[in-house]
Amino acid sequence: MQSIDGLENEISLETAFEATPPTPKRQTGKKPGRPKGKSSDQTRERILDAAERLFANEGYDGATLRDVAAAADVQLHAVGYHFGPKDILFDTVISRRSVIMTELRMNALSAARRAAVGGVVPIETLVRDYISPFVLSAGEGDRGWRTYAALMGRLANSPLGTEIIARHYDATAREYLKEFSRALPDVIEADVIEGFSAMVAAMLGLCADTGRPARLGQPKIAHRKPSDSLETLVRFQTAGFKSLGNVDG
Amino acid sequence: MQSIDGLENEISLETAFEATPPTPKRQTGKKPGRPKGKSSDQTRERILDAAERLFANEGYDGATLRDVAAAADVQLHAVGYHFGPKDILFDTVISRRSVIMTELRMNALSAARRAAVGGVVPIETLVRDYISPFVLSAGEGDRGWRTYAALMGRLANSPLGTEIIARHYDATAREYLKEFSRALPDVIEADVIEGFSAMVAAMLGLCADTGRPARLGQPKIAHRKPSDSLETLVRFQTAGFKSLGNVDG
DNA sequence: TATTTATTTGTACAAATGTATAATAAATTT
DNA sequence: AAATTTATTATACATTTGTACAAATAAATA
Repeated sequence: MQSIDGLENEISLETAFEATPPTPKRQTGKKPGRPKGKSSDQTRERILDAAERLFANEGYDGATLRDVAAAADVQLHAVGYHFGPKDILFDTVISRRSVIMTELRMNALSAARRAAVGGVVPIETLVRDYISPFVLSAGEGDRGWRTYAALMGRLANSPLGTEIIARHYDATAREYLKEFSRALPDVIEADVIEGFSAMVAAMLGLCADTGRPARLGQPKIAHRKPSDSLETLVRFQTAGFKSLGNVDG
Repeated sequence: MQSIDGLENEISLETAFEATPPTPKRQTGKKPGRPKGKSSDQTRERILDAAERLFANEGYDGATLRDVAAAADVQLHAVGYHFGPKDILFDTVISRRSVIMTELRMNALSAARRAAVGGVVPIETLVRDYISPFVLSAGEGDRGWRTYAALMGRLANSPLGTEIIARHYDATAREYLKEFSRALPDVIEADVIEGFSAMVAAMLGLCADTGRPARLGQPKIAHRKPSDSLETLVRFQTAGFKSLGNVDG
């Protein structure tokens, strides 16, 4: 099997095939194989955190799996191993927090419905219950929620984002829309939906925290407390909804 | 990428192995060199139109220069020849229409200032003058304006978009903000800016035309006339601004 | 204890991508 | 008329990128 043709050994197929094995560069600190103590859940969370941040900052195409792996301090293949293709990773990033957000909103809506007098939930309550879980999570929650809010804002008007949002958030939106229509019986559905869309857009724009408001204002403006922004937003959007009723507003 | 002539296209082993240098495949229909009649302005516009559409649909990183070239029916290098690197092409796409939008808005503001009684422009006028050029261009203009609106909506909450918007739209925004503050003297600047941001976000969300409103409503909902959407938006945002004044709204 | 599974490191690769170079020919200028 | 500029076709290339494969080893299971 082994031919003895001295010189050609340098570039023979044989060397080409077995050159890699002899390099035992295993002395690079970390060793392969299953690590000793930690469970893989921690690795998964680290990858999701890194992906969330990179997708928010660079976009779906701008964030590479290598960036994600490096930011999570794992090898490239760990990403694919845990989450499969890139689009699945992306969807996992979204759904990790969308389930929490959906539960908060639906719980608030259930409570509001129980407390409603005459079967009608006040508009301000609807606005607040939909907006505040997101705004407060983005404003006072941990850094992960802030990043998630930026990512959702970024997704808002893109085709990919529209598809993802539909899958994760449309069901809740429809429940709230039912109540809005009940509270605004003389407003056509198209207007209610347009108001709801305006509210969501403003909410996302606020939480995306792009820095534009600070840039448009006087330099001395300090960073606002999230609760102040929330109250302003609630008042603004509530008044907007109410104005849809009377034609001679 | 593939030439549309027939015969010489088949890849023989010969061509695969050694033929690439000597192949003078200049028989592919179009000939190199400066074309006969048309001016290059038409080519530039075609490239900008294609880039606008692809950036809107795929995003900055998702749209490739090859996609742009193919959509504009030009060779790859024509893109780089006319616009240089990718980021310059992107900025050119934005500025082509931002100068028009800015002029429309500033002209409207000048007229409103001249017509103002007591030096104060009504809030509804400010809202309408800022919003309507964009909404009407996106709704009733040619397809290019619709695409541009989708692109701007997509940019709204991204870091790249924030930088671009700052460069092309912040000056006008500041002029309008001055008037808003004058019309709302008892509202703190941070709230005025938050309201303005909400208005812009709603405007972009409406014009991005993602299809979400249609999906959230009853299937029978027909496509709205842009003028109807505009009136609803103006009323909604105007009421929002006005609500910022009285604390007991 | 032996075998299998889970999770990691390390490497490879084909396709895609931004950019650059060469060649060519019409238009413009000198 | 000659030289230069302009605008195009055609090709090349070094990186980047998503995905896959191979090897290694701790944990789990039989």
